[in-house]
Amino acid sequence: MYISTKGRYGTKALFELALHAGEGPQALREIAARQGLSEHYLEQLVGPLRKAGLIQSIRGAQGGYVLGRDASDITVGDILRVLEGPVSPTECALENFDFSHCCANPQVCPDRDVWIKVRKGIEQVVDTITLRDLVEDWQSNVERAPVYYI
Amino acid sequence: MYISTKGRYGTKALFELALHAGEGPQALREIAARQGLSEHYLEQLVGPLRKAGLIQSIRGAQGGYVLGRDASDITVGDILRVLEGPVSPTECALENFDFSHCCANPQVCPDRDVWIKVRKGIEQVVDTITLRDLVEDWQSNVERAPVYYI
DNA sequence: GAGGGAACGCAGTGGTCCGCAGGGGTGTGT
DNA sequence: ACACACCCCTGCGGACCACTGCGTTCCCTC
Repeated sequence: MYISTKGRYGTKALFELALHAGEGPQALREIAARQGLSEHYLEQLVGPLRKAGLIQSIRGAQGGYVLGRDASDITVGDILRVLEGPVSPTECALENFDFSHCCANPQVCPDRDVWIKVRKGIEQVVDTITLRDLVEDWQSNVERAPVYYI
Repeated sequence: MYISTKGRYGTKALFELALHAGEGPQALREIAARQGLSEHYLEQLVGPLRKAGLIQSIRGAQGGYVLGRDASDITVGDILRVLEGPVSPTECALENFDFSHCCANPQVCPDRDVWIKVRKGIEQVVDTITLRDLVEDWQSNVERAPVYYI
């Protein structure tokens, strides 16, 4: 039931970009080091994120990445959908799902409503939390317990 | 982000047992046929369910399975935890998680709160929906649109 | 008490995805 | 020119998925 590291690493990486927004492009090497991730693996994740417009790349020396739009306009759900696919526990719980392909007997599917409710429960969380929220929460935690942070 | 067929098939199978509760043991063959599942694959799923006490088996001819306790006392979450493992999007969002093993730098984990909220969102759904609810919903659907059902 | 239905259990299998690593190409500031 | 950092393709060992096959054990029915 776990999501993969893709969504987690991606969220961590974009959090770093949000935290250092306005400080110029951030190199993957720095992001990976600060969050303790594999730099090369992270490279594979930022490709789709760039194509989806969530981040922008600056090539060449002193290059790196910046957010593609404001941190308050990027939700965790946006990141997950790019890196993990649709946010849904089953295919049959997707928004525009074709009933005729549901289960063996679409008429006798007792549990589809459950999965739809689960999907909405997840969406209610990931679509309302933005990168800005993550940064603000993190900064207020630093204030409250500075000794815990480097 | 999809759950596997284990949780879905298991839910369907236990729904069948709840629907036919009081009619004697239900054979896997019948359950699999009615829900359009592979009988032999289902066999592998009911093993853990039996060991967890969610169902009871009756061996021999005319044998089969019955619910281990009342349908109103078995939630979808119970089934998922047996067949899919913990209901949580990440390991670090588990109830009794040891902080010291979180990420590379446990002090600098900006996203753990998100995953905990996702977990609670899922739990809020799957831990409140019982097999009895599924049966009642299904029966009221049959009443409303009998022509759609066999 | 023989037959057969049905639960048990183990082993194997093709496929997909995960979580990387390696290595080369390309564009750009200094 | 050089170094830096993005870009992209390839491979790879491992894990899990969704089954299938086959044999064994139990127990009701006839």
